[in-house]
Order: sequence, then C-alpha cells, then structure tokens
Amino acid sequence: MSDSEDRADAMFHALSDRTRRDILRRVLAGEQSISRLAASYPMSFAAVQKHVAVLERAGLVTKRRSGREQLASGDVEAVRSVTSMLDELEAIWRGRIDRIDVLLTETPGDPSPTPQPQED
Amino acid sequence: MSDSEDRADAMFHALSDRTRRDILRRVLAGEQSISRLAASYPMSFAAVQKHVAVLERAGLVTKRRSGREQLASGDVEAVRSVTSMLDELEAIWRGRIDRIDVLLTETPGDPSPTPQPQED
DNA sequence: ACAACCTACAACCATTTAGTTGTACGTTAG
DNA sequence: CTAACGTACAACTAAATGGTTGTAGGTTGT
Repeated sequence: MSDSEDRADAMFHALSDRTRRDILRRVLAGEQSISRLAASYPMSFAAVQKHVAVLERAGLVTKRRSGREQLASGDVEAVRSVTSMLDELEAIWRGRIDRIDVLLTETPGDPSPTPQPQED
Repeated sequence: MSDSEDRADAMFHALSDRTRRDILRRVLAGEQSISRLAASYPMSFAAVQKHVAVLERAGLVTKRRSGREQLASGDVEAVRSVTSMLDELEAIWRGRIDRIDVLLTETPGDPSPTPQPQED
C-alpha cells in the first residue's frame, strides 16, 4: 500500500545513526568486507553486522560474497532517491507543487476521504 | 564534540517517521496550529504534539505563539542542510573529496588515532 | 464569570533498537 | 586434517520510541 513511504522510513532510519552513516561513507568510497568495517568501530562484530543489515534493508548498501568474505558497497542511486525526497519538500516550500494534495496525505487512517479544501 | 553528528542524528531520525514527514510538508506549505495539524491524523493530540516536538528539536520546524495557539512552520534551510549531507555522500562516491579522512571518522571510540593508509 | 478551546506535561504501556555474548558453519592456509 | 578466519544467527538486556490517558494552566468569546 504505502510502499514508497515504507522505503522512506527505512532509508531515513538507516541514516539516523552516525555509525551507519560512517559505514555508508566507507562503502561508497569502495567495497569493504564486514570484518574490515567491524575493525573500525569500538563495538562487536555482530553489532556492525546488524548496522550493515539495516543499511542493506534500506537499499543503501548491497552485499556480494567473495569466498569467505562478504563485501559491502554503497548504492549511490539510493542516496540520490533520498535527496529527491528532500528536493520535493523544498519544492513544497516554494509553493511550486502542482497537485499538493497528492503529497499531503491524510496518512494512516485517513479521516478525510473526501479531499476537503480545508480553508479557514 | 560531535555536534554536527548529533544534529544529523536528530534530523534523520525526525524524518524517519511518515507522520512527521507529512507534518513537515504541511508546515512547509504554510504555518499551522498544532490542533489544526492534530485534526489531520488518526491519533491523539498529545501524539501529534510529540511529533512536532521531535521536528522542532531537530531544527526542522519552529514554533511561534499567537494567543492561545501555537503556530508551527517548516525551516527550509534545515531541509537544505540535510540535502547537503547527502550531496557529500554522493561526492564521496564520485571520489571527489579532497580530504576523505576528515569525513571517514573513526567515530565513537576511535581505535586508529594514527590515520593509516589502510590499503590491501 | 464561565465554558470551550489550545496547549503542556507527566505517567504509563508495548514495541523496537542497539548493543552484548555464545554457538554454529563454510572457507582458507599450513 | 586442523586451526584460524569470516560470517550468520539466536537469545538476552537496557534504553529509546510511539502511542495512550489524565491533569492542569493560559486564552477567547459570550
């Protein structure tokens, strides 16, 4: 149903942790094994593994197996899709949105099925 | 210490909830009272109040009192600052960062104070 | 004055999150 | 073969999150 909103939730959530942002920077700069990444942070291997999993679920990172290693790399297209969500917010501010009602969802539960103009 | 990282944490976290993103869209389109906002969502007034507070702490929204109403409006500059964080990630991917070691923080705990080249 | 309205905030609850440790399993090097 | 390495995953804990209800205080209109 709200598929793109689910994706947005996952992406922003993935980016809301500094360790994950740091991991993303590294794997955007170049493929890195999980253990290589884990060595960079003052936490357990499993913790870093989980962070990578969060990034992967959000689509910001992809994994590729090479022998016994798992190589992670960042997906710049996913980063761009987040940027465009923010650009959309900026466009709303500019008032340059054609059909603003499409973006201003009455969201979960939708108490106003009929799109009332909602003026004062 | 990691002041800008704290801010980034707060901003991305604020954006990671669809209700908050929707609220942000509305207040970017124009000032809205909290109760007006609350009427739009299938949750209690207090819940919406908390969401606005999260957005406010992140600096994405500012509040102004007008009589008995509290008017919230979106700060587009804050949105732009998030965009530039993402642009920075994209720049890393392009490999066009001058001093990448500044961005690739050894983060919390910093186990490698001496910036080793870290080649294979 | 008084009722209705808007807001603030505390207390509580269920779920998720970020971290830990421990175990298990495939892979690589001697 | 065996030891060391890289990973996966389950189970657990503490803290944060998103929601609720209830109470209280300032503002507005009649």
